[in-house]
Amino acid sequence: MLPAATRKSSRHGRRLSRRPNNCVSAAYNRRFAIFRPKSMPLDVKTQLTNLLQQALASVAPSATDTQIQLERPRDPTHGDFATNLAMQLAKALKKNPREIAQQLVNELPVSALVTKAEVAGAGFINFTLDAGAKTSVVKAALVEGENFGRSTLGGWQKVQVEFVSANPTGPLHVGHGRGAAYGASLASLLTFAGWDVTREYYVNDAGRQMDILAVSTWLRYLDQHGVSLPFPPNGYQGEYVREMAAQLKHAHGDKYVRPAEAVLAGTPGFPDATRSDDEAKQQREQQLDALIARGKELLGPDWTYVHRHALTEQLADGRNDLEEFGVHFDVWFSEQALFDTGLVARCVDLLEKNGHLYVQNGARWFRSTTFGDEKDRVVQRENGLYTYFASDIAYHLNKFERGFDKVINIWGADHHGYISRVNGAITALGLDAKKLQVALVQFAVLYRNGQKASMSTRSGEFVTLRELRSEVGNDACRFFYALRKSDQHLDFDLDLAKSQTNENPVYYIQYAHARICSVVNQWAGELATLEDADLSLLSNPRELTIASKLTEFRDLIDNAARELAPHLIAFYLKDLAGEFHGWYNAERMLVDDPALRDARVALAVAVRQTIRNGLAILGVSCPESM
RNA sequence: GCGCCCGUAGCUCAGCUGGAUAGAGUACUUGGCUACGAACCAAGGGGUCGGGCGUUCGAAUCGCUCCGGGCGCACCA
Repeated sequence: MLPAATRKSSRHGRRLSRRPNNCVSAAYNRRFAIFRPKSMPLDVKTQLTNLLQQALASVAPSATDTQIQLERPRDPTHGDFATNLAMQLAKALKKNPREIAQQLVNELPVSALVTKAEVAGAGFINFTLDAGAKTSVVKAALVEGENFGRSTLGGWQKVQVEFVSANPTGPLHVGHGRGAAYGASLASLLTFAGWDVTREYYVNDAGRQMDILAVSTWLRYLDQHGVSLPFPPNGYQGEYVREMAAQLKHAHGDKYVRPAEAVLAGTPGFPDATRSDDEAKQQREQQLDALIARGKELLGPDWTYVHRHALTEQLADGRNDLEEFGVHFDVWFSEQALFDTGLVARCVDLLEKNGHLYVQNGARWFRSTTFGDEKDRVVQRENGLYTYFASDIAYHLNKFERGFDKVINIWGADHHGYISRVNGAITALGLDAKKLQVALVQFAVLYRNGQKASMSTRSGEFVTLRELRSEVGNDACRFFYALRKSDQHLDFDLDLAKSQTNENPVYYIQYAHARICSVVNQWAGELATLEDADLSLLSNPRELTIASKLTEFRDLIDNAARELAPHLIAFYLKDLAGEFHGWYNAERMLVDDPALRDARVALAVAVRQTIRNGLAILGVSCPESM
């Protein structure tokens, strides 16, 4: 077993989590703490299902295990709910679906809930519900408040959501932003739907990329001391590297300065900059590795300092950026800790013992083809270094040993080829790979002036998440990301996002919220009294449509959680806001009749509550005025 | 070449576990502020759901195939 200290042993994790949470994440934690309701009311859909089951038992006793599907028809003339049960039964019973439907209707127990049940179309049964049943959701929303819509679907199972996990080698860019927004919304959604969620960031603080960042910083530092050296074209070019170099210079003067000749001693040198053939590329990488080796040799223990300085700066910068974006992590897990605690070595030994490894050409291979991978994979290179795959196996072993019922990895789409080997490794370790679910987030392609913008971190030409946030705003960013399915390619038109922020649908929803706040202020009553409002006065079609939309909210949460699809919430809220705006323009809420007035305000407040709960999951704020 | 994601209105995208006449935003045209916020609403035109075949009471949805786009196929991370 891995020591419980693993979490602590992440140096970064410990240091970072000691910092006081800022208000964003503190509020966030309160908002999404585990919630255990005493009892959940039987919702309308469940009640209807029960009625249908009884009818089914008398009409077709042989087919009582048929799954009853209830849907909400698009066309309002089709009632509030519809079922295709009769059509499903048609084949087995060898009867006309309409005939079966009629029998089901005849056998349907009498209930105050249903005012009309009729056969329609090819054999649908359409249900029209009692107005009181529909509007009861308004009171539920008022009473349950910020818990309205919560569900018990997850049964408080422990689930880990790992996301972002970007190499701390530079600022987060727009692509990371998408993973961050998706992961944070998903984590909130799962919490809301009854899971016990841990949000985790895997810090790739071991390995070559970090060395490249360190050497890039050091070379800029040398340059600032007048030591003239060619800067690696394949190093990190960004301005932030110069800034870190300047910090080193400011704090430590010329402590890390070495003569150019010493740095270059014995290195092959960079090929001509104009060459782009494979040989030249390979030579550039070799030269970069040689420079890293020279740095380690010339600086000795000070190399570690430079390395750690760069890591600490970039990690802190990323964390700060994410917190400002409303994206909070419970655990920052260090890859280096997996090596330090010996888990990687232990993991490889375990695989060895189970006979899943073999040696070829001096390297140790994992026989992943046994588990359906297209080829075997190296876990330990000829030079003795473990591959990233090896530490990733160890990381997953650790995840499983922490006792999660479910582990969700949110990866960039470019990692999809990685899934089968990780699944294979988990299985090889004797663990249940079905507990792992990988959600792939497709790339965000930025367009600027109608042209694709580069997103390479090394070249330094990228739009950072921070830039995007400051130009577009956090709310609009979060919502823009949430507005499409995560596995869908995203064309992010910067000019559009920046110049036409008023057209972003997030304002449409926030505006509905602000309007309601304004009405409530003018109504000037006591909110608690609304719970006793006579909701039977809500009788016009718009009001009943809104009430029925509110009823959908619970189902929506469950569905979105099952599908790992927070974007469904964004679309739902857009619809709800639309229904509200239509009603608002057609009817006056603050009418003279106090009973009707209160009923309408109650409905408006229920809408407001639903918007709040939905936007909270998406990490979007709800201003009272705009 | 193999694998994964995708193709829906001019553009950006929804479409839940197959359901009834395929939706929204935007753009375009027209109308609505002496009533609670016009960042809003109402109305209109706009479609071979990439093509084809199949599965069935029923297909944008499932299967096969072709066309087109993205990504991946390291002793990199």
